[in-house]
Amino acid sequence: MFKIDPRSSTPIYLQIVEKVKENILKGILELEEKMPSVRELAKMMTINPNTIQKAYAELERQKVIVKIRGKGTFVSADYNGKKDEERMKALKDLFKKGIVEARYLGLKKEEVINMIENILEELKGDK
Amino acid sequence: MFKIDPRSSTPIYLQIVEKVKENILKGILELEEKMPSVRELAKMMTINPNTIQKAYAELERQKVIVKIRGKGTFVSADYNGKKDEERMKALKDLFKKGIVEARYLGLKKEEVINMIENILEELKGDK
DNA sequence: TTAAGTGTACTATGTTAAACAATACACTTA
DNA sequence: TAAGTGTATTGTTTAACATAGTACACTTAA
Repeated sequence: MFKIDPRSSTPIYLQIVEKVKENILKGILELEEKMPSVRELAKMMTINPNTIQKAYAELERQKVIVKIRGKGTFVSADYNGKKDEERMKALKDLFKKGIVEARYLGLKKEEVINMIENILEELKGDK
Repeated sequence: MFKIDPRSSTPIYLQIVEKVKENILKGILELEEKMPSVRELAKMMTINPNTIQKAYAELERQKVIVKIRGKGTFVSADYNGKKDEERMKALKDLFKKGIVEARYLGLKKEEVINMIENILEELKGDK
């Protein structure tokens, strides 16, 4: 279902969170679509159900998915466009980290912008 | 010396690594300049010397600084522009994560590009 | 009504990284 | 020689992560 890097320092459950959000933007996961159940996804990925649950909990906290007890988990119909201050600050920090690294890798401004635009394209279609 | 967020999930030593690289790019730390000693910086930041040492070790591994036993630690004269494959991949993943988050925050393509350009400007001068 | 499948909650265990603490050693310089 | 460098080692504590196992309330379909 989702490719996980077990050697990564970012926890499995957060890797899942990222992949889900990415796939929704790409259209691979449709809005309102039913997600695999906790146990099902755990079996598919050979990962502990508790870890999946933690990922789903975080995704619900971010309003990316909606969980309905007894029925299942669904991709949230609308992602809210609130420009949360804290998250904006965190986003800027993340980009800054990336740009510092880019400079140390010898990338020029245009190359950075190019990379960003490529990723923006990737996330457009793909359905 | 460097502002650290103790509540952040990224380890202190990595926060220091980022800040040092950022300050070098900004010109706040000059090339060839002598860095504070491990013990000195530890005292300034009220942080364990081992943590500083870990940060310096990582910075040296990245060839950002050079350490000379008995003399001190210095900002490396040249940052190498090798486009290391692994680091490039990691960089792209980092940016992707940021862009996914940006989309969920309701930012449009132009707004993302703007944010990137602002950060690039920040890192230009500042000396 | 029942059985199977949902999300949820809880306790427990092992692993790992991070941070701290304390000490000692080799080297350089004043 | 003394003070200041980086370096190395050992140990302890804490917290996050992932796993394991069990149990409960709810929904749906047979």
